[in-house]
Amino acid sequence: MNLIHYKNIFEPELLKEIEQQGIEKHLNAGDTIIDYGDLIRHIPLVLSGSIKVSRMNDEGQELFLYYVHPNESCAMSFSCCLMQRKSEIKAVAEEDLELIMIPNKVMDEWMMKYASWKSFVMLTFQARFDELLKAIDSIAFQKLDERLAHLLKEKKKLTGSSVINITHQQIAEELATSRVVISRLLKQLENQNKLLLYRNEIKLLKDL
DNA sequence: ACATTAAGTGATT
DNA sequence: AATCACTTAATGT
Repeated sequence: MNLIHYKNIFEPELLKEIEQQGIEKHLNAGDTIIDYGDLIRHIPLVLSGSIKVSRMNDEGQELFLYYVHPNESCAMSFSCCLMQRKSEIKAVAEEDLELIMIPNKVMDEWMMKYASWKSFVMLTFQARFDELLKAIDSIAFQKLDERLAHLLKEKKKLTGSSVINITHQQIAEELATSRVVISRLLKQLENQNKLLLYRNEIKLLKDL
């Protein structure tokens, strides 16, 4: 079990427990980890790769919420686990994934037993909360250009490459807007020398 | 060469 | 920012 990411956050005894109780899993890009209505029995700790978390609105449209990167866990899974609620989100492997599944009963125990676990949970919540606040800001003030820039940076971080293979249509769906709008915003960014546009491909330049 | 799909653009609300 | 209607460009068969 490759726990290097967590070596500095968790105390040694907790790391040992993770080795014992955690179930290591490998998933391929595109695999669904959790679907709407699923009961959450485990907390995922991401070792490598990343998870895309999204939610469905009333019209059945999917809305992207956030990514879970290595060194992180999913805030929704904490709350669902603690409250014994069904999942309101869907989690899909964005890339090939290595993760450790922590059964929810031990997670309860650890909350009491390990200070480092508790603060990890709190930090996960805090980070997500901050992000949601920012997201609400940009939606409320209709700054679609900011949301687009954010998405592109995220994709870059995710793939480790400044070349992104995606169509304008796909971006539009992720941001719940129309293709025309995305095309125009991208064109603007291109004119500002922040990226280059090709068919099915966007190349990010350094100063985005 | 033709059809299909992605992307660009002006006008309108 | 969204929608329409249309054009242009790239790609597959």
